[in-house]
Amino acid sequence: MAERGYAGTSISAITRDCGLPASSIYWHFSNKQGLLAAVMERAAERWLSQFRADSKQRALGDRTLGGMLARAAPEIGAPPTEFLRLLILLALERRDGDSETLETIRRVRLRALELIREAIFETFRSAGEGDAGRIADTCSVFVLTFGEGLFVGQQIDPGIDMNGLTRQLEQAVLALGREQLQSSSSQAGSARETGA
Amino acid sequence: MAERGYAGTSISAITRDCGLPASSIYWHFSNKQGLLAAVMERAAERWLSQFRADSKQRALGDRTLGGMLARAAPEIGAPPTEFLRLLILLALERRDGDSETLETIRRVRLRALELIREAIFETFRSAGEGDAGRIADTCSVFVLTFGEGLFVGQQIDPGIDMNGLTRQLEQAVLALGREQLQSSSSQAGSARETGA
Amino acid sequence: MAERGYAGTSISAITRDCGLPASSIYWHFSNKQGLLAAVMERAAERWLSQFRADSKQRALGDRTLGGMLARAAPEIGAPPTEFLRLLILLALERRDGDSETLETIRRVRLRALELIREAIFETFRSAGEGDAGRIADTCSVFVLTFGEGLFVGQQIDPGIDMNGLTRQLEQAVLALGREQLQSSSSQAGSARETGA
Amino acid sequence: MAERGYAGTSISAITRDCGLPASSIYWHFSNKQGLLAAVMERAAERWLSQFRADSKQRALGDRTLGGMLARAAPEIGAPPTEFLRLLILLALERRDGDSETLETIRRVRLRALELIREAIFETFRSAGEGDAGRIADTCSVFVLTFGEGLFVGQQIDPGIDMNGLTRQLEQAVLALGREQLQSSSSQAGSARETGA
DNA sequence: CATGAATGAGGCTTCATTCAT
DNA sequence: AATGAATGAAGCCTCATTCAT
Repeated sequence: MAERGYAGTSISAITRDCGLPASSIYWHFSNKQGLLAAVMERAAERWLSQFRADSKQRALGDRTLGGMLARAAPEIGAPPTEFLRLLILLALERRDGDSETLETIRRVRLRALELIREAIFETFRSAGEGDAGRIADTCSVFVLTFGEGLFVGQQIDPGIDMNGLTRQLEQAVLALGREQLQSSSSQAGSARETGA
Repeated sequence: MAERGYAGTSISAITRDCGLPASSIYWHFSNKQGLLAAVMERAAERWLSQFRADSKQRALGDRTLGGMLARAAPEIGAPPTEFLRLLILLALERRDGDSETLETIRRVRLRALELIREAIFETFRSAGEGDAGRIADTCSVFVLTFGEGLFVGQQIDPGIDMNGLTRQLEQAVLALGREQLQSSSSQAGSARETGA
Repeated sequence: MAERGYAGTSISAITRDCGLPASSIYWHFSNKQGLLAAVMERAAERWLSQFRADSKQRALGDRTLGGMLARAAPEIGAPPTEFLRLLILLALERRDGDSETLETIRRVRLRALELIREAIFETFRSAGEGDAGRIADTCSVFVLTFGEGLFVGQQIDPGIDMNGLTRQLEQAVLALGREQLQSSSSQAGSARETGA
Repeated sequence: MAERGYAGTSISAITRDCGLPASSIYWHFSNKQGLLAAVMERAAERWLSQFRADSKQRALGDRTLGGMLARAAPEIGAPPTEFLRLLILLALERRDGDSETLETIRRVRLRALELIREAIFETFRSAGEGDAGRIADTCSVFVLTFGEGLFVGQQIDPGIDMNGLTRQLEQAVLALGREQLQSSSSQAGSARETGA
């Protein structure tokens, strides 16, 4: 489904790939739609648990945005992100009665957002937890959005400069963060002055 | 097709929507794939000519990245960008013998890249044409990538803060440009110093 | 369908019998259900027109109940009444969303009732049109009910004495009619006496 | 099966209704046809034993045709006669290799015929056992046939006047019986005369 | 350029049945 | 006696496509 879309993936194609006859598939899943739901649930689950495992290792390593992006860059377009294609494909396909799929997609997306948020927070931690938190809030969607763009761009043109772009993204977030720090400190300054 | 993908859009569905019998469709197009090709060609054409018309009006208005983004933001997700959904959907769908579609998509994408390049160039023109050109080269893919991400994000969650994100994008590009200017000038300076 | 019921009649069985591929059948009819509707409509139409044609010939012949039954007896269970099996079978099968079928069945049944009514009326015409009409009203459902029973009985045991039973039916109706005449005349008589 | 016919009743539908998995059904019955056979056997058994029980009570009550019909009228179309629908449905369905079903149906039908015979005999007992027996022989099939018609009619139009029709049936049988008595007595008379 | 009809392949799903546990 | 799983055939229907008019 991640390759051909929902309609383009026939049950018989699945039987060819998994060996079981179609009727056996229907013993395990109620529907083609039900199969899709199960696939998405499992993909999300697997992705999440993998990142949880990573996080423990990361405890010793680089937990900033830069480190995260450096780890993510080579994976985009590679097998571990095939799952992303399924998500985006299904998000773009407007099938008829299918709010459940979009729901799952949103759930997974929120999980990604949290991960990004933590990385940004870590990056700006030295500026104080309050500011770091605010910057993380402001910029996490920005990073996620760019990441999705990266994926799509890589699908269209596999030869894009993934490392260059992720480096630019890091720079951009650093700059956005700094600007936010300045404006907040100047606000604080003016607030102090006003308070005086 | 922009709604259901290639496989999900049946000839008979088109028949239902356009009133003509299927055989008439086959008089106009060689086959389903040919119809898709024609649709993409026409959509690209229309999109291009619209932007050409826009460019003339823009001659008097704001031609910088900021102006461009301000104009583009409300259109994302609206009818004029349905065409974008078709493009991205087809780019993600990995159909069997279909390099032609990807070719068209890439062509259109390059056109968009040029537009973005010009806007960035205009934004940094005051820094000199050479630097502006170099910045435009560096940042245009960044902007396009983010734009594609914006589109996808908007499909998943129509309630995202489109204006906030485009403003962040503008800030990010300005920052990236400034840094590039500084490094090039310091490079130039150090070059001069070294040269001395 | 008249032989195997609705569910027992597969589309592919029909294709085997008619030569056309299933997809062609689906060009002509929307559904399996739609096909059934068309079949019933046509069968009813044909049956009706045949009886209309018969009626004109009958104008010269025996139009009483006895004549009618004599003509009908040998046809029960034979090809011209295969159509009846379809009707009764579908009336007994309680399929899910299918009121239309029952509707058609009732329409056809009403037509049969009219025919029977006329024959009874003709039989008792000599007793005056008012009484003949009243007897026809009272006894037509009786005759139709018995007719349906005859059909079912013949399906279960093809060897039943069809002629004997139809003769009994005729006798029964004659008796029922006579009794009704007596009671109405005695009523009239008592009414007269009372009136005096 | 009484509702949807043999083909229209799937094993999995039975599974849904009875809770047991299909494989358990196949432990109890050899196959679908075997299940049908068992169902019919049991339904016939139950129906018979119910009538046996009734007969004992009836010993004190009205054992004539009128009494029987009065008891039967309200039951037609109600749960106790669902079994009748199964019988008639299967009698009309012409399945391939299935003489056994028809056999059972005929057996049950003969039992019903006996019951009717007794009731008619009781009704005419006062005319002498010989005549009563002959009338019962002649009229029982007539009554059974009409009963089957009543059932079918009630399926098509649940609003028919069941009581009116059963009363007409009683009258009809009384009339048929009387006529038979007269003809036999006149025959006897003429025989005597002729013999003289 | 339009249209009604046809067609074979294949779509999703359910069928009756079996088997190992 | 029950159950989860499997299986090939067949169910209804839609697919893309073609053809004669």
